[in-house]
Amino acid sequence: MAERKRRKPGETREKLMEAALTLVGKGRHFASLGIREVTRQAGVVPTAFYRHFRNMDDLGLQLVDELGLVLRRMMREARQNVLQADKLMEESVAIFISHVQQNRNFFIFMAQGLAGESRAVQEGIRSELRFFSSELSNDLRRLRLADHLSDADLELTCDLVVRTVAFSLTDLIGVSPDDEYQVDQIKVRTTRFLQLIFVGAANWRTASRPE
Amino acid sequence: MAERKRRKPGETREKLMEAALTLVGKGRHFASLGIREVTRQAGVVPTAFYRHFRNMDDLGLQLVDELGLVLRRMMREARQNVLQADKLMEESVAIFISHVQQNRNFFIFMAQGLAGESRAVQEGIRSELRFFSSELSNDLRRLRLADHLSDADLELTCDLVVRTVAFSLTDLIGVSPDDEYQVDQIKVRTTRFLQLIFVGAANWRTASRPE
DNA sequence: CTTTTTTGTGTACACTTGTTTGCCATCCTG
DNA sequence: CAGGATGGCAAACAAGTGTACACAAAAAAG
Repeated sequence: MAERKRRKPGETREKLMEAALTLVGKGRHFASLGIREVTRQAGVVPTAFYRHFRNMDDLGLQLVDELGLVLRRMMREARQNVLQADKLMEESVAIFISHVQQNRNFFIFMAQGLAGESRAVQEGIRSELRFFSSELSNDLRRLRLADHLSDADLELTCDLVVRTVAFSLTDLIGVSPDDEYQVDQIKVRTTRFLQLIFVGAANWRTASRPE
Repeated sequence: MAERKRRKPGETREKLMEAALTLVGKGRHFASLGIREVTRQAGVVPTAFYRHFRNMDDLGLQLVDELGLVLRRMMREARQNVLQADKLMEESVAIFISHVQQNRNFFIFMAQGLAGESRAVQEGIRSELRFFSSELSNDLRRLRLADHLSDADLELTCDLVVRTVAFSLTDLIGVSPDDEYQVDQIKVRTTRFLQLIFVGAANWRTASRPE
């Protein structure tokens, strides 16, 4: 009665995923969310959940997949906009921060998932990070910005870069997204971290390299 | 009736904290734990919980306090055992890993808390990390290992070091603690990260430093 | 020893949870 | 337009949840 299904296929599914992200954005941890809670937030009856997901872990896995798309979009934008090498890090970090602001809940979910409850989600996110790191390696090679580094050392450097940026998520989720000053502080600090790392990479084989 | 209280004061309190950590160690996320679940694991009646904690967040905060003690013990051991500078990083990382193995559940809790549900716990852990970073700064100054760095740059470097080590927790909780090979891989990789950072720090002001 | 404070227990209640089952509206395909 | 597949709804249930209350053993205080 009342009004029934006007929904086109897949709409409820998206509503459920979005509801989970919304709750995460409100400060809840994904691991503490329940099926009923999510369906309630989505404005849907509990049983509708099972039409799309087997359980909350399943929903989490599908969120990781979508997260992959978000990351890829970000990567594409970075590749287009960072052309000259001198402002590379500053601009990359700016793009990262901007995407985090735009998809805040997604990135909070990602930060949570790294030490989350579901082993599968954990591994999924780690896998995304590995992918990201390897793409970064390729780009730096292609731009001939790391010619003096071996493949292994370049990969090490990129891994550290990705970790550092990822860790800055825990800073970002600690401040209000509207607090421009704080966000900017995090931006310049992260940029400095990356500069420090690249100075290390530039002097790597010559200065150190134990054996 | 059966047998009643043979407990000396504060024992149940410890049992509850330990129970929470045990569950965390079993793969659960702290945010998803309930009062009843924790008391059940502790072998105590649910209402006993309220004799010691107001709610789960309160328990989390008190866990952060104990975590502080664990970290301080680790710091002390590092200060005693790392005497000559050349193996500084290798030994420090080894000590870190060893303490993580010894207090695994505590460190998993820490990794979870960084993006956890309770804002207070989050801030508590971040505060511990800041403290750790500043102590590291002091030590490096005292050992005269960073004479060419300004206070701000030294602080930046130490912060990055602490973050890198902290992030390696997410690697460690992903592998079995008995898998010596994998643990060793993480150890050498983390050590390389730190070496890379310190090479960067050593060449910092001379090589880079934008304006 | 007595009194008070602390700490653990048992029972109880109202509420939420995950999941099942049966029903119907809509969409897709032929 | 027929008919099956898809996706949403309502009602129901057992199990689990947080929390309150009153009572009792032990420890601390006098």
